[in-house]
Amino acid sequence: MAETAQVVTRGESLLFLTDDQLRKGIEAMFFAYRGFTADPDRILAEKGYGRAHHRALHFINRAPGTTVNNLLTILGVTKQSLNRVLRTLVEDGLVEAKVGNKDKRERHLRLTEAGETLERALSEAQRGRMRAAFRAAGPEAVAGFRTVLEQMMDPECRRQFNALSDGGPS
Amino acid sequence: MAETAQVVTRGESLLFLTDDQLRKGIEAMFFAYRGFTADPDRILAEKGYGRAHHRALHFINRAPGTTVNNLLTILGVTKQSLNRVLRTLVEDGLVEAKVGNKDKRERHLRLTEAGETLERALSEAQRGRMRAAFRAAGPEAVAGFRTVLEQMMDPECRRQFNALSDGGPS
DNA sequence: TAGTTTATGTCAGCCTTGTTGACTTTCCAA
DNA sequence: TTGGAAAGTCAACAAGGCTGACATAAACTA
Repeated sequence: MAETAQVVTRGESLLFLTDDQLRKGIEAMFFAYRGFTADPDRILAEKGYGRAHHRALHFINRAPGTTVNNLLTILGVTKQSLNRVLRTLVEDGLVEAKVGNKDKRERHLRLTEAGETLERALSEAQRGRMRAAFRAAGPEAVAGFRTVLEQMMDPECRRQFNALSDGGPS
Repeated sequence: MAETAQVVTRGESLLFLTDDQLRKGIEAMFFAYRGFTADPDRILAEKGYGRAHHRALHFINRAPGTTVNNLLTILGVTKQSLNRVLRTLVEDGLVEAKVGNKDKRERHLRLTEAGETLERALSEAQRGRMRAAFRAAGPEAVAGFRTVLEQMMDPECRRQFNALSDGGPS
C-alpha cells in the first residue's frame, strides 16, 4: 500500500521512486547528518563552542571580508542569534570585525590567526570523514550524491551554494 | 595550497578527493539538510511541535510497539530529552504507551489514529521533496547518494540504519 | 537640508531540545 | 531475599533558535 509510483515509463524502471526507497533516503539523511557533525562537535565541545560557532567560522573563512548581513543570509538565522555567536568569537580573538571603508555602517569579518587555526582543525576533522566516505564510494557515487543534495535544496539555497562554489578556489 | 590528493593512481583520477571537492560536499550537506527539514518544520510549527516530535513519530511508526529504550538508542538522545517529547505526544493523544506484559518496566509505544494522521502528513511533505530530487537526479545518482551517506555514518548508526531497512516493508 | 532607509548592535524574554543529577518502580540473579 | 541493574520520571540548567523594541551611525533621497 505504500508502494506507489511503481510505474514503468518508456521502458525505464521507476522503482527508485517508491515510498519505501524515499523513506530509506530520508533515514539515510538523518543518520548521515549525525556522522557529518560528530567530529567537529567533539572539538567544539572541548573549546566550549557549539555548532553555530563552527558555521560562522566556516563561512567567514570561505568569504573573508564578508559583512554581517551577508553572513546572516547564508546562515539563515536572525541577526540576534548570529550576533551572540559573533560577539563571543570576536571577544575570544578568533574573528576580526573591521568597519568598512566605503560604507562605514558595514563590518567586514575575517578570521584572526587563532580563528584560522580552529577553523582548520574543525574542517580537517570534517573533511577526514568526508574523504573516507568519498573514497569508499567512488567518483560516480560522489557525483550522484552531489546531484541529489543540490536538488534537495530550496532554490535560494542552491543559488547561494553555487555562488560559493563559483567564487571559491579554482 | 588546499589541493591535496591530486594524485593519479593506476590511471584513475582522484580529483574528486581534493580538499575543494570535499568542501563542496560539506557545504552541500549543510544546505541540503535545510531543505530536507524545511517542509515538515512548517507543518510542525503550525501544530506547536518541533523536529524532535517528528523524529519520535517517524520511528514509532517505523517500529510499532518499540520500547522507550529502543527509541532512545535510535534517536541518540538522553531518555530525559526523549521523555519530554514523548509525554506531550501521549498527552495530546498522538502516541499510546502501554506497560509491557512480560516486563512491566517497559513502555511499548505506538501511534494512535491521530498520530498516524500527523505522521503521514509530515512524511508525505518530506517524501514530496525527496521524490522530486530523486526524479530530477535519476536512479544512478540516487544510488550514489545512498552509498555516500551510508559511508558517512558512524558504524553504530549504519548498523541501525540497515536494521531498519531489513525489518521494513519488502 | 530634512526625513527616510539601511546596517549593525543590544537588551529582554520566550521556546525547543539538548544535558546532568536524583529519584522511583520493577526485575532478576546471587 | 536482597542488592544491583534497568526503565522511566522529575527538576534544573545551557545552547541556540526566535520575536520585539530600541539606539546609532551612515547613506540615500526628495
